[in-house]
Amino acid sequence: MDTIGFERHDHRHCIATALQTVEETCDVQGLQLTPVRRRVLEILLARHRAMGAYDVLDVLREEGRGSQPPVAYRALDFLVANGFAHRIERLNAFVACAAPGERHAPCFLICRNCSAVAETPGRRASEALRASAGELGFQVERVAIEAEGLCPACVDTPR
Amino acid sequence: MDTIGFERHDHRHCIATALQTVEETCDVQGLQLTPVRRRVLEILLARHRAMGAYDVLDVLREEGRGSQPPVAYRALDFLVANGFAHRIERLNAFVACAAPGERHAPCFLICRNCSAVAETPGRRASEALRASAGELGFQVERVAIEAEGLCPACVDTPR
DNA sequence: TTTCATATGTTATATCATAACGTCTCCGTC
DNA sequence: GACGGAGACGTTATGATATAACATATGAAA
Repeated sequence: MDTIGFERHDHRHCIATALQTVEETCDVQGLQLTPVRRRVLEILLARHRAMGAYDVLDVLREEGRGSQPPVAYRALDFLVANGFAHRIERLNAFVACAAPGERHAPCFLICRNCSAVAETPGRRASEALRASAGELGFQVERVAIEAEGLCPACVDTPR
Repeated sequence: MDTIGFERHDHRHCIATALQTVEETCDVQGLQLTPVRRRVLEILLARHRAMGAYDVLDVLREEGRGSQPPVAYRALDFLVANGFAHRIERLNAFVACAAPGERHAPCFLICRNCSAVAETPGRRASEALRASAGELGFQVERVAIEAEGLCPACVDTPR
């Protein structure tokens, strides 16, 4: 698993791959990747950055697929619950998962200048957290690890 | 620095100590711990759990100290900016810092059953995160590490 | 065919947050 | 003492995010 956040890449390809992985996962696990859910995933993948629920909703609305908040939130909830997308707490926003299908506790790197978001493997940080929690008798179920700062591009040319 | 989240402790004492530390820090750094700011800190300390801005505002309102959201948000912003309180992104809520005065990157353990929040040292997790970020050329400024799960009490008696 | 579970669509409203502007107070300067 | 600036506060208004509740639809199970 690699980050795809701050580097050029074959975007068309990564969308297709992610979508296919999600389709297969849903198939295997008996999850319903309905038209709305699939479309919301496509929207997140296409933008390849964090989007608010209302941004997603705007796109759905233009396409005549329902125009009320619950439509977007429900699709996003489905994607997040099954690991196909992540919620960025710091931004109240959502991104498509960079590595759907793999169990992982991602970290997010959020650029405060350009708002780019990169997903990076959080194994070490998440294990450290689990260890601390374990000492206190706390049973960890979900972890959110988010860093705010400057991405490589904005470090070089701030503002 | 120790967590104070899930254990019995001398609450009266911890409030007084924290308040005194904050007063001294403000004094040294030339920060204005105004009546509203001080009162908001006291409110957070007294509850000793995560509170929404509007919960804080309700208390201020009862006391006739201003009844509009910006009053609470501004005081909370001051406390967070100076490390006297923390914002829990997952909950859109605030807690008094368990170790004001010390530079630290805390982790929060949030019980999904009883909503208790414990602050625990996040040094290892935060260092792991910085290391991952550094490899990507990302310059970390702030870190939020939050775990959701069951606290010791709720593990034993869920629901 | 009925029943049930699941998903969708819609209305209404709850919750969280901030922009903008006027006022007050303190402090330093003239 | 008058003036001017900085910072905090109070208020109005509004923006942004999120969900409760209920009606409708659809497909699978009994």
